[in-house]
Amino acid sequence: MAIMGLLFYIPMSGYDLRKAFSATSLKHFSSSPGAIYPALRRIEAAALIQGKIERQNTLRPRKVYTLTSVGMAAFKERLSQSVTLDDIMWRMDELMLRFSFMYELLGKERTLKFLEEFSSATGSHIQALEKEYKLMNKNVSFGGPRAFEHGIEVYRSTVHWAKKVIREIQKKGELK
Amino acid sequence: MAIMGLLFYIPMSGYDLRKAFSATSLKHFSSSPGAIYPALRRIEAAALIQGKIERQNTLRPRKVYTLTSVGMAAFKERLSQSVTLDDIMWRMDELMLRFSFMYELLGKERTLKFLEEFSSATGSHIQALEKEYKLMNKNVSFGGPRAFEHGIEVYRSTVHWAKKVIREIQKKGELK
DNA sequence: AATTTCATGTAACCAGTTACATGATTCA
DNA sequence: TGAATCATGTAACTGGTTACATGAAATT
Repeated sequence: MAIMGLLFYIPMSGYDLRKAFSATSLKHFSSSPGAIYPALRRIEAAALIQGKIERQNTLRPRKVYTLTSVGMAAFKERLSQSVTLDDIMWRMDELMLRFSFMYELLGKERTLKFLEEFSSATGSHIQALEKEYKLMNKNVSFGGPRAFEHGIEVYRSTVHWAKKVIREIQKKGELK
Repeated sequence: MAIMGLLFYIPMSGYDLRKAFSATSLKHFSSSPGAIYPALRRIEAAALIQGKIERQNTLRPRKVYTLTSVGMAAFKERLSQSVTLDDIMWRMDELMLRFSFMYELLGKERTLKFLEEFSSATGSHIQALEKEYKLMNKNVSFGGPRAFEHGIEVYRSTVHWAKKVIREIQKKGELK
């Protein structure tokens, strides 16, 4: 997802991607060669991206990858999928990645829809956690329940963020 | 870490651990047999835990693992380590896990020290992120900077949580 | 009698990590 | 001229995932 997102903006080589992953805010994605290069070949094999060798004459080849139309369609398709509880619990990073590219690729309405889905799914997950918290045996350890509270707090701040961004996008519309 | 933490409280079998991981708030740790059983054997090989077969007479063996004294020492040692930037960036789950068991195992003072280290390390990471945020090109995409803000917000709520727990522990002392 | 739960495990597969290899080009 | 950077890649190792295997005991 991260690779395809970057290639949507600018065609890049594996080396460029590694730099992008290690230098920018995407640094929590792996930039190791053993991750990037095999991934590029996998995605290319699936016809989602295509590499073209630049300056093969200069004896220092550079393989620049571009999103194919199939890749673009698959990427948009993934961006369009609705937010599940599993996404919230296990793939928050990917949700944020999807959101990062969404406004430009799917437009205002679908980004709003995503954020509303996201915030309500997170909200109901919080409710489930609060319920579990009440049933929790709080005598066993001091730290356990406190760590649990941390998880809930983080989700709350996530909902807060989502609602703020929703308002921001709605304001954008008014100005137009 | 999670396995050893649970075994610190109660000796358990692999099956019990799987149930604990899938049923309780530790469910974001893997409970798959292909993760638990090999891990138990690795940890046992390192002499950190020891398994004893219960009721081998009843034809349904049950291997119950207990923390060894070496394992307990190693666990405490890990809990005692100071909080690094890498822990904050890459191992937040483990930090929370460490915190969960800390009060009972290391006591009040060292838990406070941990939380203060944790909150100041997180605070300076936030400052670094804010600096990066300012330098960020915000014209490329709408979502990118917003997702970045989300990351910062989550860290802020984490610091907020830590400070709250610090006050709570300090109050605990006053009551005694 | 059939289903669920207890209980432990293996095997094929997937994918990431670190370290290494290679060699050209650019910079100090 | 030597170091850093550009640029792509492989190999050994690690460890998790899913699916499967086995079979007893408890429940319905």
